[in-house]
Amino acid sequence: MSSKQAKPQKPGKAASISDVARESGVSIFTVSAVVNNKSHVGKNLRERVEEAIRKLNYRPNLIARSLIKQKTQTIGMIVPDIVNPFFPMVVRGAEDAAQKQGYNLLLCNSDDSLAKEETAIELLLSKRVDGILLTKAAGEFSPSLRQMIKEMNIPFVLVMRTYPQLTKDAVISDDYQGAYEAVCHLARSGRRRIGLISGPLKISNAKERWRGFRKALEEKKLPYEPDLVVEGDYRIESGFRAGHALLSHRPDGIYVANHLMTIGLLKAVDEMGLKCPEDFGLVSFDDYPWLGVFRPRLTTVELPKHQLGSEAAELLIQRIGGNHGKPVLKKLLPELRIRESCGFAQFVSSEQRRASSPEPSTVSLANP
Amino acid sequence: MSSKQAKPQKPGKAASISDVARESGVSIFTVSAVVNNKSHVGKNLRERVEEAIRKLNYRPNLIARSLIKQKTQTIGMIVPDIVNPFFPMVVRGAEDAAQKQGYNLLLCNSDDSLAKEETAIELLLSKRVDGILLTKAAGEFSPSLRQMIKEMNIPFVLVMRTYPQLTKDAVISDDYQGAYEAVCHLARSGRRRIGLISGPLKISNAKERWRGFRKALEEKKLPYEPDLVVEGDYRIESGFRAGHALLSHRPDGIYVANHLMTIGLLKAVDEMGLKCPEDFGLVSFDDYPWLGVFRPRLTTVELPKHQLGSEAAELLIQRIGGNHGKPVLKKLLPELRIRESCGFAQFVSSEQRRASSPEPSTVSLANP
DNA sequence: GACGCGATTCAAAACGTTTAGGTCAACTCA
DNA sequence: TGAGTTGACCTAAACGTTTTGAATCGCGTC
Repeated sequence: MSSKQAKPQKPGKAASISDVARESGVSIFTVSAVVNNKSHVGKNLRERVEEAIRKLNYRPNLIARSLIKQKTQTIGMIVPDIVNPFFPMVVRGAEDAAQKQGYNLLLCNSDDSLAKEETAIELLLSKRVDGILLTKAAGEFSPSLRQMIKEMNIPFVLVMRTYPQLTKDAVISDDYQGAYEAVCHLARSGRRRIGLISGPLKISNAKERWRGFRKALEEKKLPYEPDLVVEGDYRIESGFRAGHALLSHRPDGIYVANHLMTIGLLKAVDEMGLKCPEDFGLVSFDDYPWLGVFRPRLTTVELPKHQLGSEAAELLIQRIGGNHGKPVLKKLLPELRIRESCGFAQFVSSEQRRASSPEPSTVSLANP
Repeated sequence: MSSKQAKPQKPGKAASISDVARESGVSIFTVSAVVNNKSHVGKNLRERVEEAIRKLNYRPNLIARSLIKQKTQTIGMIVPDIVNPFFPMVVRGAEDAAQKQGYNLLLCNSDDSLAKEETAIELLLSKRVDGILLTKAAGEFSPSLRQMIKEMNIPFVLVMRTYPQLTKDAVISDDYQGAYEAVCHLARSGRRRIGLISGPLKISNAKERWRGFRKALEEKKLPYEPDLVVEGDYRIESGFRAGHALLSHRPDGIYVANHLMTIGLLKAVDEMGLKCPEDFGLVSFDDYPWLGVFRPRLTTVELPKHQLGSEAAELLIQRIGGNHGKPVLKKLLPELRIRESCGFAQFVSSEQRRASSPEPSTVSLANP
């Protein structure tokens, strides 16, 4: 049939643009123009080229394109651990938003270790991702990494946790508010000695949740008892230990700063033969489908996980696109979902709350 | 200080190898040799180069390296939905293994849609990933995609689900065995009318679980009642609907083929005012930390999720490395974890079972 | 002094694109 | 007619690496 081309592309090797050019007897430029349908290409040439593309099953090599365009259409995303059920939805939100704008996600886990985080970032920078979505591990970057980030001039957007030394762009939940509402609800349901199982206070959102907790206590004129505050690490095991420590002091209310620690706590509760909500009221953070099966049904503060990811990705892509506006700190509103674990089904529907403040609070900070 | 270089790299732009070469007054080759510590570079030159690298904060551009080496050190991974709690651990396993060998993971969600899967694969191919880890959506690839895959000659490894038209390399769990054991356990605990909530039978593992179910019934001489078998789609909602349909026929045992559908089922159970294990025994697939909080404690068949991901990644990387040995189908053993949901705490410790077959079954198929 | 021979270093091609800066013919308009 | 203007198409440089084949050097050998 057709044995026209002098140097046919080898089998097991993708056709390149020059293969297509040779096959259709035009210049590389013309093929490129057809592929990106730029400038006007004559109808017959265009058809010849399209024919060749189909015949050779040609797809542009995005690596080469990245090299010349200095854009990879890839964003790096670093989360502490994709296995923590909080993050899949955030990642999914980011992926959905990224996908929609032609970006892909390179995923890394830091295990909340600064060292792993640094090597991940270095790798991502070497791979020339266009931007990075980061849920920062506790701790400060090394000077050389910081220097490199500055030189590369690549945008970061922080997710869930702030870290102003790196960038002011962040999409977080209003943790202060969420914790405040959680504790207020405990107070409203009659609890007076309220304990807290906190995340690592070096992490910004744990600190915020702690602040919200303090604020609510103060406002409700409840005592702050240091014995009733335990710092965990957001993992199950720490919730379990914290639970044992805390419950020995017999609080009548507990606010737990994340889901994993709640699981640990409930295990401790079980071991100690206590009952919720009879012995103590409980409000937890993050909501999940399987919570419907827990008994008692847990009252939780839900964070808009998907939205956290998608808005972060959208902001990042804007930055990549050259929007150098003021730094944006976007705080998304949490939602108190009242169920049974405080034993007091006061009806504050989430619709009501949403209605009173329909927009997520967006704060644009002046550059200090 | 030093204003030596003629064309210093612009600010906001990473130093390139030629910047380093200029700075240290050597050729590009020498820098490359130092960076990859290949061939012998004289001590003084080497030091000059290293000095310049540090000064300019140089890191090689992996895009350029990829272009010339025709390797990206990146593997694409396509899962149905990272939000399905089954997958994060699999992805994590893959990421850990990949990381260890210097590979990164480009993550895509297919939502079990063939169309999304195809566009994801096309994108990954264009990005020249070195290989793809795929949990196949139901359905057949289009001929053009299949052609392209063949031409590109890029290795695939299937995860959790087989699809022999694409490749025989797969890492899956022994679903037949898992389902078989689940149903046998139901039978042993005295259940006679056992129902099944199945995944989509077009998906290989759902089919296998169905087969295991049938086998156990047969072996235990239990009736197969079509009314007691409902096909879901592995999502919560379908488990809920299936639960309603199924429970109206009053089975005394149910085996559910995945966790999400179990959650749906339990919601239906609750609505119908039934009790487990009094009214029916239950065995579910997949185990999770939060199951410790469910009451009754669920008896489940746990799949080695992390291992599924890591072994798949390792196999894939072997293929990338040029190992063209016989196709490998690796079946990992599931583990029956007996708890309370069958109301019969017959003690078959998982240690015992593991002891009898210490190696995961590895089957090397002859090329047909 | 010519030769050979490692060891070290270099210049240039290659990877597959995009794109700036051309060429060339056809058309427009005075 | 001829200068100008368009439109279609092309050539070649560039992106930042790796790698091949060649150049240079020091030095011992005959």
